[in-house]
Amino acid sequence: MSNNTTRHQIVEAADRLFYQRGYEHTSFADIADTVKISRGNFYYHFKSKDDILEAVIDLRLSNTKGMLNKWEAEADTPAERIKSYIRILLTNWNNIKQFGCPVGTLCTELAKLNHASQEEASAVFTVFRVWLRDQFTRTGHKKEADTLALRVLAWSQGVATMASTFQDEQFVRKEVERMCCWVESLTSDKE
Amino acid sequence: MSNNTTRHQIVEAADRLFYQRGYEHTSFADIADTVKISRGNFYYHFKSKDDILEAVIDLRLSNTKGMLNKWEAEADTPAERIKSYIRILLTNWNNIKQFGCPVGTLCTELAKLNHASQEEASAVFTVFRVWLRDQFTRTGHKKEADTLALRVLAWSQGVATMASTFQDEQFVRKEVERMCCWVESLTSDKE
DNA sequence: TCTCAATTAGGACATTTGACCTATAATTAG
DNA sequence: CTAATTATAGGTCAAATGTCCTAATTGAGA
Repeated sequence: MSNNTTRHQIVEAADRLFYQRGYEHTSFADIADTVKISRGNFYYHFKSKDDILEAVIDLRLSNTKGMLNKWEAEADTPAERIKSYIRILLTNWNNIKQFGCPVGTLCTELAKLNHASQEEASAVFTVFRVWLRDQFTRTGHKKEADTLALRVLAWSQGVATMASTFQDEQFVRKEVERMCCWVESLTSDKE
Repeated sequence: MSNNTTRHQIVEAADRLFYQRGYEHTSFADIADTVKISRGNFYYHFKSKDDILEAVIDLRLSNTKGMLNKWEAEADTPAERIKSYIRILLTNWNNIKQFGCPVGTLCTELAKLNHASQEEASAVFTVFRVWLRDQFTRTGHKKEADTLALRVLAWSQGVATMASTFQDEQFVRKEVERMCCWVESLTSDKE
């Protein structure tokens, strides 16, 4: 599968638009305009809008796994890897301040729509969760690993929501710092 | 202003529907069906959908202030008052697990729509923030009061998002407990 | 009882949206 | 080169949506 196929372009455009405008508020025309294909065309590639959503979620799952693998390779210790996750808040700040967390906001929207792909969407969170759990396990926190993972997710979700509401980068910096210190304090005596 | 006016019924129905289905995904027909009035009727009361949103936000602002006043009267110490806020996660759990936090999810949605009422919506958060700041100030944390207030908001936002994504009540209970302990530890030596 | 303003009902309308269809172009296989 | 498959364009359609308009109903005061 090349990455220049029309299908792939549709999914990438939908990915971006679903994130920036929300799923419901993104129309076929929006996607068609972005990809510069005719409206009717993507009924050749996808049989419905829900179908595109599924493809977008699959793309996100795959991108997420790729990113985690990269962190796994680049960082030497579990603590550093967890910090890689925490720091997305800063590296992706320009997007987050405008559109929030891509994972969290999609899950929230689908919940309100009572959409069939709710579980698929939350699977992206699960990928992060399992990966973070693994990192915590390796630091010796076997029993609480899952709770700690969930805590990191919740923490960054909350910071993202508040930061984007108030457009407060300073708050994000402070909280990221605190979270990193917390991770350090949890893991400093083990390895 | 009576609370039985058609106008008030419209606002209350819209309040609930905007929360449960989202602003964009709630149609005039939905509201009309709920209130059992004709579609055309609320153009007598409101000149547009945005107009209804403003009224809904005003209602939420007013309800929020009422709730804070109640907590102010019922709890004796600032710490207990802060805990009242934290415990909404549990007292309102049935709604939160389905629809998330009403304040946070609206702010997030309006941000993506780039809607004119974004700031009005975030004002609801500000009401909580100022109130929490006051409580922290009274415990002696003058300088960090605002940061602590923002931290409480972020914390509960994150827990709400993750809990509703994974439908995990146990996690909420644990986190609420932790947050309350944290508040206690911050305030135990002052008053 | 009559009047007039406030309120409500319900239809009309232009637009948008997701979906479908058919004709044509491009590409590949034999 | 030809046939067949793949891909794209663009039109059409029904349903839904926000908005507007006008006629009917209500109710209080003169």
